[in-house]
Amino acid sequence: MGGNIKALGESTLALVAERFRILGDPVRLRLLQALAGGEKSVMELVSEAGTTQANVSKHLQLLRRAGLLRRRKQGLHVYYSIGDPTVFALCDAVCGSLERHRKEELSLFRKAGPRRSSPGR
Amino acid sequence: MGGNIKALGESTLALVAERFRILGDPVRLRLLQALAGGEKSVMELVSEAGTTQANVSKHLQLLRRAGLLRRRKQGLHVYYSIGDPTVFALCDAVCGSLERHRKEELSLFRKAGPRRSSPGR
DNA sequence: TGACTATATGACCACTGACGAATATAATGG
DNA sequence: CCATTATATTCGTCAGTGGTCATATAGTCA
Repeated sequence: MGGNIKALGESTLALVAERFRILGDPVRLRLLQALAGGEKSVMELVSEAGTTQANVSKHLQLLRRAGLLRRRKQGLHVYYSIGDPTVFALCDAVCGSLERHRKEELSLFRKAGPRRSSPGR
Repeated sequence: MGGNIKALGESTLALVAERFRILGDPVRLRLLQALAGGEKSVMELVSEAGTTQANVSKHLQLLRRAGLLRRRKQGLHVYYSIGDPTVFALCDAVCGSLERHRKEELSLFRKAGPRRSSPGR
């Protein structure tokens, strides 16, 4: 009885997982966030990301190879921009989910009633 | 939804990243997918996930702690179910994005035309 | 040409996380 | 009680990844 649950093939699943994994890093999210308003040079991104230039550069390569960023070279500068606006929808969805979860926790809290002293230990 | 990525602070960003990271694993995605149709026992999930029971159990804990799964214990069995249907919307969005990207690549391919001898590498 | 700047890359280390094997815990039945 | 079954957890290992430092590459200007 092999429960055939494979709506998504193995390889597709791996691709989806990879994209999620790429988004699963605060620095990369911060870079995407910084680029939400439009393209920026690596310099600017470095100053906003709060880490070294080498590190920023590597994260940018990763995002680019994943198709999430586009690259434009002009003189000495390299400008990166969002290559797949989907990411913002994803982030919004996650934010909404987290928000909802937080509220649920709070209401569960009230439902359960104050167990002993206040939780703010 | 209240959450443009521009407005995210450090801690929120970390939370979002964590959620993405949790979704960034093929086994976990497969578990979520297996639960799309309704709750299942760990046994069933093990047989569908193609890995060991210990491994499945650990992934389930992770998903549960993240609020993505719910747990119901009944006798010897433990039944897990989706606790946050948002994940499917996320997966769909990623799939759509990947699909689009694939098509773009193809059309770019045609635009660029067949390269001359040995573009390999 | 050589100096200077912006960006990318390689070497290396530390840490994390996935995995399997063994074991622990919990519930049920004899 | 003990045995059995289902699930969770601990432990050790191993691959992968993020970080930094140093260096390489590329473009500009004098």
